[in-house]
Amino acid sequence: MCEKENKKRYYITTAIAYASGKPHIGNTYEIIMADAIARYKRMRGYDVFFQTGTDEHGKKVEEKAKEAKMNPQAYVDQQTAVIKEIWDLMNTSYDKFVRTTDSYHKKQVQKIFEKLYDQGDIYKSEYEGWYCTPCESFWTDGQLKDGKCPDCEREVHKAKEESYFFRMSKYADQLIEHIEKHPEFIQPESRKNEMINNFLKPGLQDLCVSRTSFKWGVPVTFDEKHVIYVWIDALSNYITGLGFDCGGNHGDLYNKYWPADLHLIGKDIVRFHTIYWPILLLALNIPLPKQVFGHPWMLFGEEKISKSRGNVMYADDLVKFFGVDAIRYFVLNEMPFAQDGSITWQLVIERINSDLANVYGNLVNRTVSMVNKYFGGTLNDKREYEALDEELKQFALEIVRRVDLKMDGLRVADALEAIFELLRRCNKYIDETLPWTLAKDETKTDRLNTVLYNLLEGIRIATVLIEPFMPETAKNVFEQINTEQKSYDSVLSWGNYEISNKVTEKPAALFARIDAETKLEEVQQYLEAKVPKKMRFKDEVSIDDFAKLDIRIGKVSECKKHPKADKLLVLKVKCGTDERQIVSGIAEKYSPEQLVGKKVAFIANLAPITLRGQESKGMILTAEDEDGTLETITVSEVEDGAVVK
RNA sequence: CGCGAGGUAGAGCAGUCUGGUAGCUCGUCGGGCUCAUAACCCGGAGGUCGGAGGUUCAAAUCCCCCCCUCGCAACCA
Repeated sequence: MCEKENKKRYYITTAIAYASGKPHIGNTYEIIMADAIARYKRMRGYDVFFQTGTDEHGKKVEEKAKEAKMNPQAYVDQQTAVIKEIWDLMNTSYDKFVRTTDSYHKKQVQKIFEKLYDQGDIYKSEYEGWYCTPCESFWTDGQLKDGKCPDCEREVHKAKEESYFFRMSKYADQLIEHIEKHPEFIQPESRKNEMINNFLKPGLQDLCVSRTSFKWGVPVTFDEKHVIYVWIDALSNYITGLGFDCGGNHGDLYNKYWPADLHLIGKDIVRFHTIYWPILLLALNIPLPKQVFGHPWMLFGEEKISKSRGNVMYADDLVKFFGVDAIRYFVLNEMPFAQDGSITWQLVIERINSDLANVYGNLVNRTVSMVNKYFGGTLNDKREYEALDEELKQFALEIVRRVDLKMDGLRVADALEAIFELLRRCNKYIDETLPWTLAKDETKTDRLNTVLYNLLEGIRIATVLIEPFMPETAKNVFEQINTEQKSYDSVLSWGNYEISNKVTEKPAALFARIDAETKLEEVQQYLEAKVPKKMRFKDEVSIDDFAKLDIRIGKVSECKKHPKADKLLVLKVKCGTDERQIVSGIAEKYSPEQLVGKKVAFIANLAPITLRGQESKGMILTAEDEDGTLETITVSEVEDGAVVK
């Protein structure tokens, strides 16, 4: 196959998003970063294929769909639409959006499973293990602690569960060798050591690749009560999306783009992508991806973004206030290579003001204004050079090289930073050359002309470089300075701005400066107004169902901290003639002293259980609101032993 | 002793692998300039690089110990 297409190929993927909720800004960061890389590579002349998508199977989706009273397919259709909407809003240029419910994907997943089964890499086993009922977990002999559950230290019993297993260990040595021969395979490098030392060296367990505990998944063709678990289902998207065919009759995209150049994923799923996925590929005798980059996380200030903390930020809200490119810039700039980044509304405003408005926007604005003011919008080709110009030129060309180097190493934030160095250098050049002074001296007209040309050229080069990160802004600047010289090649040398072009007469601010106080207030109001959401209740129950519960009032006679758990309290509860011990997870709210003497509601006929070594017979009833404020249900008049109904 | 990450100017970070005048952005103070979005440019102040010890001519950087913070995990019947 010797097509004229000797363009270098570049296949980049993100992890596929789990279709069970709206992605927050931390999740959205990944696709933005992938997009910036994809756009950059395209600009560099690569033939890029950029794939993303959704993981739509699994127990959680099944449950969420049920909660929403929808069938799972309708549910994931809806969730995927939400995800796609955000990806599109952020202007991400993916070529393919794969869904694990797509029929071609499911078909190939089934074939892969069959093939691995046929060649003996997957086998069915009656998983003989030690089962801990309360933990719902299986343990091997080696994992047991003194013959008990390593998690809760309770008794375990032998149990069997039918499952399919993948012989991981068979390929472990091959994988270790690959990782060691290809130091760039796992990035950042610290993750590589983690994988080798923590998982590969100690020896791999066979991986459980099917489930019988839920239905919403790709069925195992030859054993319908099993569905294929996430590993084979979700990870395979990287090849099925390209038209991989297990029988060898691959689609063109697959032939063209596999192996992937980069799997961009979060640091939490590095293990799946650098161990399970490569082993799966080894078993299928398919080349491994060239690189897996486990990117850091976006934190809200100092803490993890999560719903329960109430600090969730969504891309669409951010965009509503600041625009797409400002948010793209923020997340790309604020995320270091290997360390978690941080976002707050305040930080976003500060970044926009100091970088986008002051440095970039203002530079474009003042330059275009001067070209209009002094030359009616069009420069001429009369030149008068000074040493300073050469310095600016060299600086710009050096930045072009540096950006490329940084992008090669996936140092996206550093690349952006370099571009801003160039913009800052241009601002400085204005102060060094004092165009307004030149304008006052008629003999300096050519010099002034040259200075302004250099500025337009500097802006042009910076803008070409910035386009992959902020496409809309770049478009805007190209229009304002009126240039068609937007290619990467055009920034490899200095002086490609078209001299006879006329800049826009009315330069418009790229980014308005934001008054932090006012804006933060607006944001606050907006977020508060958004909160009231519809109440959602559980499924209906009959009065008989309710009657099964024996809820009583009990008086707390003693209370102490759980010796082995910081969130638990151990209470003695008197209920008429009965007295019993109950463990409750309320230690963060109540001190033991606060509870003694209280008359609380509790479930009296709940099956007893041991929590971290303490027996618990019943459950204290508490109420917890959205803010996480928690309170026990207490009474004052009624005596203990009373029935609650 | 569960796992991991980190502690460098008021804030956020780079520098640590490959020891050798401690750097960047923001903020602050002073100055300059007036083309521009109260912006831009220059300069100053501000750091015993978490603590103790060791190696070395020399340690933010290498070795050992300790302290603190943050995630994750576990517990919340």
